[in-house]
Amino acid sequence: MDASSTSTASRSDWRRTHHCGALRKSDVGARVTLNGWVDARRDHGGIYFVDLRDRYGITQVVLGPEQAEAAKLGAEFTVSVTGKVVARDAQNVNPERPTGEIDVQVERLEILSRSEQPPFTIADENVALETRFTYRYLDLRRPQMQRNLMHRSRFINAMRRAFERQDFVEVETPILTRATPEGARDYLVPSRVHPGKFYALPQSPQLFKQILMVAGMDRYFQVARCFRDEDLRADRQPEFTQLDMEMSFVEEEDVFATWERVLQETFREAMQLEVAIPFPRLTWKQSMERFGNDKPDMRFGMELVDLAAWASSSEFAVFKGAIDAGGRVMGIAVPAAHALSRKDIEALETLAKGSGAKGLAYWKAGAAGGSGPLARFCVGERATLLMQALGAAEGDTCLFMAGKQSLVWRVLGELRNHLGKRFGLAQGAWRFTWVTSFPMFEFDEGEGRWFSAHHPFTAPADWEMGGANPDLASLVSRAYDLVLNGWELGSGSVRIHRSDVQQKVFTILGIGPEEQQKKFGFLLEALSYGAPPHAGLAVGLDRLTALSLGLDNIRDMLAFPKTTSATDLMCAAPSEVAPEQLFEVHIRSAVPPPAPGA
RNA sequence: GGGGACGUAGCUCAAUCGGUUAGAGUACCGGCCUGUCACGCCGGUGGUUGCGGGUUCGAGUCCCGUCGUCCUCGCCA
Repeated sequence: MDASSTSTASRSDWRRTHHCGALRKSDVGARVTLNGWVDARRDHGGIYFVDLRDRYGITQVVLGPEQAEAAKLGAEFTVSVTGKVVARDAQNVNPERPTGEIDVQVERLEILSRSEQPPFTIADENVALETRFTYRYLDLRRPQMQRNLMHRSRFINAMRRAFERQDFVEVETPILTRATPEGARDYLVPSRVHPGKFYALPQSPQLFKQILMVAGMDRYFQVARCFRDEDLRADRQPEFTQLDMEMSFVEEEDVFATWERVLQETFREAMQLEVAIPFPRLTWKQSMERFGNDKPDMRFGMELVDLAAWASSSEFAVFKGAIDAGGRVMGIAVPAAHALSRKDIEALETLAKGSGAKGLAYWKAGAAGGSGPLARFCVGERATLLMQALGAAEGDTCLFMAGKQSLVWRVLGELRNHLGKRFGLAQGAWRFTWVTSFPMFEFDEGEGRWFSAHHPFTAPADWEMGGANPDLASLVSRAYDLVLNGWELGSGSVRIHRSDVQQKVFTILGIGPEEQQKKFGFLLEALSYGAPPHAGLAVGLDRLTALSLGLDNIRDMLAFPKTTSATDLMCAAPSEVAPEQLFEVHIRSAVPPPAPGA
């Protein structure tokens, strides 16, 4: 009879004395008990080697012919073993493992829990996401995934301590809150008590944290779960976590300094990495001009250069025409060291066309006129002038884009990022950057109205907002982004603490006085009772922790992520609910019931 | 909502131009093996080719639809 499969002997004698990553040569001779999962079993006919795995590591345990149960052990069985720690002979040491100098010679084996044949081998790195998500509890047994979750825990806790050292108070804000008219689509929760009314899950704790400032909390932070019902991406989940913070009686630089300290201390504590501070500051305009986008990858050069002067005196009709039409002509010089093949340039052209460009002009720089399609417009001093304007050296490959400013920025920005990856320049460093002074409003052609570039609570650079008849497109806000290596990590702003300015912004956004009172009355009223000037920032922790491990997908930093269609394959959410449940919350489904027999 | 890639054994993949009984590795089962370390050797089981329809003498392969996963555009104040 298999007595070992039942735990009747004693309630406590199976419990571990060490975990599976603990034992070393210095423990030889000790009698120990280990608990863990069977990672692999090697049956040599009379002697069995079992790799026992837990969160801490793998220890090889050795069983002899007297342990008949050893032959019955399968992958992922949960077992308890008791035995003596023995040294391995020199030729049997496994240098790949910290525990590789010892074995545990098993005297007692107990199966705590059996396992069906697992759908995949835990050690197998190459398993379809669908399978991994369905059996996430097995997927999470992998050392890699456990490393990710442990790293995230260490990282976030280090951040918490860093904020507390700077006198920040962690305050929790509601998950059940009210829907907001602006921004992302809300997740709604029907109210049982109030028929026909709904809570919304917060897209961010924005208004609560501002109200905490009005309340005099002075410095607030929170590890906050946020919800947005929008389509997913590799770096976007419908629920995500932010390190959200807000502080009173401050301006931009105070927020920047706070975060620089927090990030420096966090990287030091959690990763033993030194992050250089202060981070460079760029205005939005500077970022667009130099890098073509508002989240610049600062790890390499090849910056955009304005060529208006050269282009307007050029005989090249495309360039001259672009300038005359009020557009831009810009270029980037790719150093000769990064030789671009004909094929490379074709790939770049395809990329440019994919982004809306009509074509891609290029020129191999040379004082004698160079070569490439643009060479015939680089006769005589025109060549040297162009090289000077571009900061290009002999032999550099120069790429040009002419047209509408937004197009020129976007295309050259994408080409630059592509080249950075192509030449392996976009790696290996932590280049944080502040991007400031974003536009206040953006006009949506489709809806025919103005939207906040950041959010409606962002302060304008000028409290008077250009007077009675402002040019909305040129108004600058006090919004800022934290950027790391080409990723937008977080964004924030100095907030509006004046009720009159807040009302004016709402009005510009097309929210009339009545709607303002109905939806934001509590905010406007709060601002009327002595609101301190305040500012804050929220950083996406899924992205930051993923980036800090070099992962390009945030799912590997989440214990239970959702698929691209926002489902949880493990627990099969979302799901239908019983009709009674709907009735209770006063909901009737508009979706027809499945056809009979379907 | 649009575009693209993929879907074949428990897992990872193969299968020529539409043509024999859909194969391999691994896992699993059985046998052998006392120093392996994702042990090795021998043998075996395992398939509604996601699902539904169509074209064809014949469909894993072609067509239509549908479901699912991933990437991406829109979207994400």
